[in-house]
Amino acid sequence: MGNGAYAPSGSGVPSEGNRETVAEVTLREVALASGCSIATVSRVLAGTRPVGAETARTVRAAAERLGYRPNHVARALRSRSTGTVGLVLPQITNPFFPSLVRELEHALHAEGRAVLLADCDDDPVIEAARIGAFLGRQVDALLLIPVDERRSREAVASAAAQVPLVLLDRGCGPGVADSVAVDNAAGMALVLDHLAATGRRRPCFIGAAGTASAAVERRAAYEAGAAALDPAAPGRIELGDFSVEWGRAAVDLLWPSRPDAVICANDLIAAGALQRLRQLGADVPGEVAVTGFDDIPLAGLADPALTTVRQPVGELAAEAARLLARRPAGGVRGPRRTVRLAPELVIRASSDA
Amino acid sequence: MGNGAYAPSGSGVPSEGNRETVAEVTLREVALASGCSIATVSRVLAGTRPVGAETARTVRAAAERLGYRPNHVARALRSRSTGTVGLVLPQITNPFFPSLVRELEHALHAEGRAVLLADCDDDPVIEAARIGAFLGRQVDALLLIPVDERRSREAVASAAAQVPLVLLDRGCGPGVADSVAVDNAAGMALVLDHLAATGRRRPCFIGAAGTASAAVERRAAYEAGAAALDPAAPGRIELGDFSVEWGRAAVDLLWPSRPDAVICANDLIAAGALQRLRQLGADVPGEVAVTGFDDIPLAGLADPALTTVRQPVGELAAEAARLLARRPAGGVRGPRRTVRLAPELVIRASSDA
DNA sequence: ATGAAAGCGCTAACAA
DNA sequence: TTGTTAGCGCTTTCAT
Repeated sequence: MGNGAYAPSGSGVPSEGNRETVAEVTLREVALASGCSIATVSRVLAGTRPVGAETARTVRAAAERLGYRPNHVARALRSRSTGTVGLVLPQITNPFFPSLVRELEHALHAEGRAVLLADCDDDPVIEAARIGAFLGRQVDALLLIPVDERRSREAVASAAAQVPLVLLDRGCGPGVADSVAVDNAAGMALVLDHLAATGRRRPCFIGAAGTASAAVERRAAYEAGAAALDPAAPGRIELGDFSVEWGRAAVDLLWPSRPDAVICANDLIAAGALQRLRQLGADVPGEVAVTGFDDIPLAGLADPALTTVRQPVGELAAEAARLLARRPAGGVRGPRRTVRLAPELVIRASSDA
Repeated sequence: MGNGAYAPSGSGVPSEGNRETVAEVTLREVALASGCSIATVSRVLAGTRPVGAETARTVRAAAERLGYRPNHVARALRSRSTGTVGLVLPQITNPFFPSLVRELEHALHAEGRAVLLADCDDDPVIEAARIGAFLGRQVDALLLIPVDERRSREAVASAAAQVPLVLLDRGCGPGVADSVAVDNAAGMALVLDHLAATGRRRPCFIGAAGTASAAVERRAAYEAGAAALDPAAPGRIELGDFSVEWGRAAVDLLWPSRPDAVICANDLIAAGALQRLRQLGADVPGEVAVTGFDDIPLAGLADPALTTVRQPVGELAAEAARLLARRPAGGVRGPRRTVRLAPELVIRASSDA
C-alpha cells in the first residue's frame, strides 16, 4: 500500500514537497509576497476593516497563489472567539434528536461556526463534565438539551453565567437561560380537536411521569382539553416513561375502560400502544384511534402509520441560532427569552375516521 | 436586552466582580501565588517533565485555590495539537449512525479529545467542504464515513495526507486510508446458516445497487452462500436502495416466486418487506422468514421483531480510536490498515422456525 | 529540577 | 488607509 516513506526526509536539498505536513503558509509569508504589512493582510483576509481596493486584490492574489489557510487556533487565541459552539445532548440515540442535530449543524455551519458534540448518556454527572470540558475549550456558546429539569439546573446555570447558552426542547427551571421549544399545549390541543372532529368521545392518555417539561405540559394540556369531550376523560390517564415498553404496558391498564382514542405523550409510547392493541385484536383506527407526538421517523413506518404532532425542527434550530446571535460575546446578562413554536398535526392512518 | 455597556469600562476603581466574564486565571497567576516560574507550573499541570514533589504539591494547591482552568486554545497554538477530532457523517438521520456516534463520542472523550461533528446531507460536495473546514480548524485527526465510495475519494485522500484519518463502516477505494468495518460476508453467512438450519430452502435477496461496500459485499456473500441452499437462489435477487420504500416494492417483485425466506441487505429494507408481506396476507415467519442487517433500534420494534445481524458498534468505535492513536501526530505515512470485525446474529420472531 | 526567554499565528491598539 | 507594536496563554528550548 503506497507509503512515501522511502524518501529520506533529511537528505540533500531541502524539498518542501516531501515533508509529511506541508509547511503552513502564514500571514507573514503572504505579507512578504504581496509587499505590505502583516496587519494589512489580516484585515483583508479577515475582512475586519476597510482596505484599499488595489491592495486587497494584490493580497488576495498572493494568498491564493501561496495557498494560505488561516490558522483558526491562533485567531481564536488572539480574538478570544473560537467560532465553535458546544452541542450537549442527553442521548443521541433518542430518535427525536438526530434530525434536530442535523438542523442545528447546518444552521451553525452556515454561519461559519463549528459544532462540538457531547452525548451525556442521560446522566447529569456526565453532562456537567461535558459542559465543563467545552467551557475549557473556550466554546463561544452552548446549545443544550438538559438531561433533567432539576438535576441539570446547577451546571446549566453556572455555564449560562459564562457563555451565551440556549436550552432546547426541554426547560430547566425558570429564568435559568434562554430557551426554545415546541408549544406542547398547542400540539395536544390539535390532537384533541382532530379526535373530536372525527367523532371520538372516550379518549384516554398515556403519558410520562417526572418533571420534564414535555411530560408535564402534554399531560396538563390533555387534562385541560379532554374534559370538553368527556367529563370523565381527564381521569383516564396512566403515567410511565417515554418508551415503547411503557406504551405496551399502559394499554393493558387502559383497554378495559374501552377508550375510542389512545392519546400518547410521544411516538415511542404510541408505537408500543399500537403493537399491544393489535395483539389484543383491537381494530385501529376503526375501533380505537392512536396518536403520538414528535413525528420521529418511526411514526410514518408504523402499521397503521401514526397520526402525530410534528415538531418544527428546522425552525427550532434556526430560532436557537438566532438567540445565540442575539447575545454578543460575553453578553450573558439580560432577561432570559423563551420562544415557543407552533407544532403541526400530521394525520395518518392510525386516526382515520 | 441586557448588555453590560452601561458600566463604563475604564471608570474609577476596577471592580473585577462586576465583569461579565470572570477574569481568567492564567499560569502566570498560579506561578505568582506558588512562588515559582511559569514554566514550572506548566510542567506540573501538564505533567510534561519531572518536577520536585514539594514544588508540585505547592503548585497544585495554588492552582486549585485560584480555580485555574487551562486554556486549550493557547495550549493548542503552542503545541500544535488541539485535542480535537472531526467526525464526518453522511447523514446523522440514518438510523444506524446515532449509536455509532455515541460510541465514538464516548471513546474519544475518554481520551480527553473533543469531537467536532459534521453532517453532509449525503452530498460529496458538502463533505469536501466540511473536511476542509475541519482541517482549517486544526483537528488532530478525522473519523469519516464516506458519502460515496467513488465521489468521496479525492477529498478523503487529500485529507488523509494531512492528518491521521480513519474510514468507518464504508470503504473508499483501496489504500486511501485506514479503515474499520464489519465483516459483511461473515454476517450474511450467519444469516444463511441460520435459515438453512431452520429448514428454509427457497431464499431470495433484496439488496441495494451501487458501489457502496456494504451493498456490494452483502450481495456477493448472498450469491456465494445461497447456492448451497438452492442452485436457483442466487438468481432471486432484486437491487434498489437501502430504504423502507424499496423493501415494500421489492416484495411485489419477488413474492410471485414464493420464497420461504426474504433476506434483506439492511433493516430498513426488511421493515418495508415485512409491512408489504403482511398486507399481502403472508404469514411471517410461518410461511416466509424475513431477515435484516445492522440491528438498528427499529428492528426490535418491528412486528414481528426482526431477525438481523448486529454490528459490533462499540468495538467499531474502540478500534477506530485505536487506529487513530497508532498514527502519532503527523504520521500520515505508512501502510494503511484495514480492520474487519465479526458481527453477531440476533434471532427474533421474524425467522422463528 | 528549575528559570529565563522565545515564540506559535494572529488581531487589536495606537500611530502615522 | 496603512504600518508598528504588543501581546493572547501556553509550551519549549536553552541555560543554570
